[in-house]
Amino acid sequence: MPELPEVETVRRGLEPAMVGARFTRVEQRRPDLRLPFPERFAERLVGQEVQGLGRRAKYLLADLASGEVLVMHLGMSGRFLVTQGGATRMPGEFHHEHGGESAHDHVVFHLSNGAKVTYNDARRFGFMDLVPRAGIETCRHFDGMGIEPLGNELSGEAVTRLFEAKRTPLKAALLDQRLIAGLGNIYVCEALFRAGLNPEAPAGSLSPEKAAELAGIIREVLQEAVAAGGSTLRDHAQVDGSLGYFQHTFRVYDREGEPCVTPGCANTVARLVQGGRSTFYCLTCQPPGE
DNA sequence: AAGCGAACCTGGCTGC
DNA sequence: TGCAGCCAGGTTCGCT
Repeated sequence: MPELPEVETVRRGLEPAMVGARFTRVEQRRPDLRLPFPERFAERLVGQEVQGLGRRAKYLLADLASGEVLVMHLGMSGRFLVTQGGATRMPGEFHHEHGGESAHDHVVFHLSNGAKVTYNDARRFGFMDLVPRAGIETCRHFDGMGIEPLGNELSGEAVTRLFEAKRTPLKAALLDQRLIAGLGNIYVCEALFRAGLNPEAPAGSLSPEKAAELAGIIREVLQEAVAAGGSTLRDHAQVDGSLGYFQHTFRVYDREGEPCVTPGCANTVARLVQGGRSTFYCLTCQPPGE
C-alpha cells in the first residue's frame, strides 16, 4: 500500500506505539524479505529505545538509542498492524481480519508499553535494515535519492532543473526516485491530470510556468492524500486496521473507461502502458503537445 | 547515458 | 468448479 501518503499515514499510526518505548522482544520469522535482514537483527533491537520515527520518501526511519536507525520499506504489499499485547482488545472494537495471525506476518515487534507491532507483507518486496544514523544519507538506501516532495526543495525551479533536457516522458520522470522521491503510480497519474499535462510529453519540454504549476499540484495532491489517511486499494492503510479514503477522490487512477470528471469534458479516462506500468489519463484534458 | 523490459513474489479477479 | 492469464501501491538489474 505504499506511496508517500500511505507511508506517512503508517508513520503517524506507529508513532504513539513506538516512540519512547523499548523493544522487549523481536520475532523475525524468515531470513529475508526483498533483502536479507541485517546480521543479528533482533538482538540489535531488543533493549533499544525508539527515540523518534521519521520518514524519507517511502522509507520509515526509527531512531534507536544505540545510534542505529531501523530503516523500513513496505514494497508493494507491506503493512503494519498495531495491537495491544496479550488478548487485550477494547470493548466493542471492530475485529478486523488482520487482528489474527497471518501466514505473511514476517516480523513482530513487542514493545515495553505493551504494544505489539506486526509487519505483514504477502509479496515480500519490502525490507528492513539497520544503518548508523551518522552518514545515513550516503548509505545504500538514500545515496542519490531525489528531493522530498513535501519539503522546501520542491519548487518550479527545482522541477525545471531536474527535468531539463530530459526526453524521457513526464510519467517516467516523476516516478524516478532519483529526481523527486516519494511519488508512485497513483499520485503521478493524479498530479499529471490535475496539471493538464500529457504523460508522454518529454520531461524537458515543460515551460517554467507549467513546472511551477506541477510542483504546486504535486504538493497539493500529496497533502490531500495524507489528510485522507492515504489510499486503500487492497487492504487497510492504517495501523489500527481502518481504511484510508483518498481512493474515493481519484480522478483518473484505476478509472479506465469511466467519464472524465472535468466539467463539460465528454471524454473517458484512458489507460496506456509506460515502462510496464499503467498510466490513467484523459486525452482531452491532457493533450499531447502542451 | 538513457531507456526499456524483466525480475523479484503472492494473491485476487476475469473470463473461458 | 477449475484453471490460465493478467494485473497490482516498488525497486533494481541487465541489456540495448
